[in-house]
Amino acid sequence: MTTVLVVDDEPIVRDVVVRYLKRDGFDTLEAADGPTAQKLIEEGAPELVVLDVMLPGMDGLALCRWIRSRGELPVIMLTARGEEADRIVGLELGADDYVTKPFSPRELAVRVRTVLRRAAQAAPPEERLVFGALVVDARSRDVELDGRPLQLTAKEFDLLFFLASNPRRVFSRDQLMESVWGYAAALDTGTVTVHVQRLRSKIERDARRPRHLETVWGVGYRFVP
Amino acid sequence: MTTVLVVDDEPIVRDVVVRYLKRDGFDTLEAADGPTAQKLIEEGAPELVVLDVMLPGMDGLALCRWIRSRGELPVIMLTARGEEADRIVGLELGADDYVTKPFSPRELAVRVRTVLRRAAQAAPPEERLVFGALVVDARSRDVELDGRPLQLTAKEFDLLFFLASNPRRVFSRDQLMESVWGYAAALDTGTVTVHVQRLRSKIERDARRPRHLETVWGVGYRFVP
DNA sequence: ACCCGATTTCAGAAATTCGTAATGCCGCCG
DNA sequence: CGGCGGCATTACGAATTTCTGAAATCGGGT
Repeated sequence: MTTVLVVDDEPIVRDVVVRYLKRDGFDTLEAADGPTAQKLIEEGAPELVVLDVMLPGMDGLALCRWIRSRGELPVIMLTARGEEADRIVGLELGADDYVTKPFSPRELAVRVRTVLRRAAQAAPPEERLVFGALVVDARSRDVELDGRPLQLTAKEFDLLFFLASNPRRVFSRDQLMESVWGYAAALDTGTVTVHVQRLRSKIERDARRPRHLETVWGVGYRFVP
Repeated sequence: MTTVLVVDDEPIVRDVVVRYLKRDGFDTLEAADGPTAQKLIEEGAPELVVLDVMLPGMDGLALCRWIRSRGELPVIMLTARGEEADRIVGLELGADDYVTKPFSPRELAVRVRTVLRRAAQAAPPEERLVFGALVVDARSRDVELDGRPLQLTAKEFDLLFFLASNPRRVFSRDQLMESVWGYAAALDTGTVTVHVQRLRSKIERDARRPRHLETVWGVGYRFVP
């Protein structure tokens, strides 16, 4: 399921947008301000952000820069006037698209789809991830720690590679089940737990105090570079 | 410093693309038409060309053919929205990638990086592979171990040569079926297994504990130098 | 048509991994 | 500080995957 984060300080606007996106089959997250948005991006792992330029506190432009600086998360901006739109998309910010207010929610939903499709084909899957002493190579499917090869099983590697491909993002056990195992078995969460433990015993120097594979209490796990 | 030539007749598009590339640390050249582009390619020695399909005078396809005919210069094509034919033609002409309009400049910058990286490490196919005591010669199609010739069958050689041409990379049985045998996605993966065993019995000193032809459990096989 | 090696198919054995459950532990909250 | 719920850890049987040897089929050459 694709998750979209909607950031706008006006509850009415959020509500309309969210309702339309849900009708189109998206999961949604909502934030009224920058800090909340940042938190949701790190923990909720949205695939796209719809972002109002005008926000109280940290404004939309700053938030967009922050998003841009931390990875490949696509952004659609909501702008007040058409004149600045070109700059927003093309230059300073690197937003992937924009919609000028007032807009029809229908149009926004279409843009969301377009941008996601584009982002999917634009994402060049990284084939060799390096985090200090830890190296994960997708082509040869082997993992090195301090230059020494580690023996991971297929599932262990898939799990590690998925988490490491999305550093710092938190995934629930259900999400991991779906992304790594391929099916959504909402009931069986223990399997994920055991695999994370096994992974830790191999890639962590001290499995009791993990450096890379962090537990986020009550939520799930994440990989920290 | 890496130089990229941007060819598009619309100044605004050029400008946006150029600024983005510069921000990403590239040098840039600009051309609005084919003849100018040719001149800049010969005099400015760019490492990559971003090329709009639609150009006044000499069109993008012709220019791409010309570039392709004169060397190894990578090309990324800009194509109109949704024109499947253009994509195919572009790639058949030897373009290394394409981006459909409208695109986000960020997406283009990502592609530029990807294509350059790919081009940098693209090595011409070797005729003669040497891994210590093991020598695989593509021309004569024979294999030596410790200086002694081995008698491999046709399929055995094809399989070994394919794996040895991509050292350390893991291939599933399906992939091997497609790459070595030629037919796609046959359900019969057992054939691959048997051939790997036979190869081992010939090129490995101890087939029980292979040194070169490793099994990657749950995934496939790989060749290790 | 026949022969012979190469290739594919097949079934049972062997090896490895995966999922589950049971138990103990730790962090969070009142 | 004590209870509770989520997490860590262990162990083991089931399920998957690979190996092996032999039999069946294919295909080129004579």
